[in-house]
Amino acid sequence: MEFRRTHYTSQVTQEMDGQTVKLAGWVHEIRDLGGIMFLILRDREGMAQLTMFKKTIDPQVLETAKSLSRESVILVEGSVKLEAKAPGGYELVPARIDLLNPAQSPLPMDTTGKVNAELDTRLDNRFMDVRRPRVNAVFQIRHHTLSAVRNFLEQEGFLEINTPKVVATATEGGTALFPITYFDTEAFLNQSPQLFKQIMMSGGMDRVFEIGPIFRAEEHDTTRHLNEATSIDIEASFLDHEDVMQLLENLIVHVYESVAKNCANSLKTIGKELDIPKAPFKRLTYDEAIELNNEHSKELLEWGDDLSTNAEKVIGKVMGEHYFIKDWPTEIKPYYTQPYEDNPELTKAFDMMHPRMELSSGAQRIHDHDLLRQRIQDQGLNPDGFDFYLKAFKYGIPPHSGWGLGAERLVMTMLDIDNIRDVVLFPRDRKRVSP
RNA sequence: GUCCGGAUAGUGUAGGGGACUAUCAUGAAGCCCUGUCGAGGCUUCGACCCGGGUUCGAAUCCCGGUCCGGGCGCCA
Repeated sequence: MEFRRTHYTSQVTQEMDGQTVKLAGWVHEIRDLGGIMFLILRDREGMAQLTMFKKTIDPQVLETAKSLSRESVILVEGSVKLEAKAPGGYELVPARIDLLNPAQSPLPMDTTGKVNAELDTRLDNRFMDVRRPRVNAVFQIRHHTLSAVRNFLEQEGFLEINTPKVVATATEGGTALFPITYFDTEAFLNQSPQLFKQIMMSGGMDRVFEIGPIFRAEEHDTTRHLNEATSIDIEASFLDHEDVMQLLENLIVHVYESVAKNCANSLKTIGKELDIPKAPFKRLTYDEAIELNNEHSKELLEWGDDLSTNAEKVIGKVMGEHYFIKDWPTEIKPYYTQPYEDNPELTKAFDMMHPRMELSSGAQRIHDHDLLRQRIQDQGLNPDGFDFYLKAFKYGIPPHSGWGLGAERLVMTMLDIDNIRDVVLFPRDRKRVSP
């Protein structure tokens, strides 16, 4: 059976009046008005209306059309007809409709937007949920977001790398890891590419990035955490933390601009107008952030405290746009962040914040082997487990800096989406491992 | 983990001791209809999470369980 299309619905235009095209997709809706029948065909890029006058249409075509269930997959061959009354100014007069695969009835959920479905129902039936134009639009934008990230970083001289997701040791002390069985030894799912991207600074790759999964076995249960997330990670030699902060804010602006430019239809579908942020983002020191919180919040923070969810919200509200918090206390940042030479109480670490939540954190890293080893020890970790990592610092590693940026958080804050699960096809949280 | 809230046709909902033979929408099946675009009209179909209890009577109240949602916590 022939099942190749010649066009997506979005590629059919009024200028093609009279031309024959083949469209393939799903039966979105059927509206039978008696003497005239409309069938809406939907594909990834949009919809097209088939119009059949029962008196003049091929009886074979009419019979097929009448027998179709919603969401069945069809191939339609027809001629484009200019018609002011049709949505988009044209319609298709089918000469042939082939049913490629019927859909059972009833459907597990509505695809037309007439009836809501709960998140749980939607995720259980994600294949059908993604057929909904709104959801499809989100994932088209997610694609363009990652594509814009790659373009930007490549332009800045970054090489894309892939680091292992199965690892022998924790990247850092605190975060809980998922243990797995690896032949006869214990192994874990990696929580961050941090150590490996740093090792590649010693490898002389100079500027690297990775877009990949990270795993955290934390039992969190919020609308902004996942146990499997996508991290956009960079590491760059011969740059300090201020340099990579600049890179980060420029990247964010570039992503927003690219999405605004390339995803006009998707944005329209979800009803979102992008506010493109302006670089440079405001910079707050950690001290200023604490002060700001204590000015505006009832929950007071002391120097040395990490920012609570409430503090993030309070400060975010005051700032109102993307901003950085920098110069964090050494004691609450990971062992590999570089302390200021003239004030070791503070590190060259930063967080990049959206008013709603943290998007990224980064720093200049320690490149001195002995100091790094000492810091690992100071944080109560056993340096022996880090031999594979520390070794790379003994034979010439440049000063370097980097950051990790949460891809899901970037998309959800950009599009004003409440729940992080809405920007992941198959989210993994404490309650869900399937589908 | 914790504090709230919830579970009713395929989907989304109303109903908070008797008027429930359970509301509405969507859907499915059938009929009418030549410009629909959430088409419209008529007919039909389809549901009270599980287990105990209270009561003459439970979808409704109580206890236990399971599952779900939101907030917080956890998240170097």
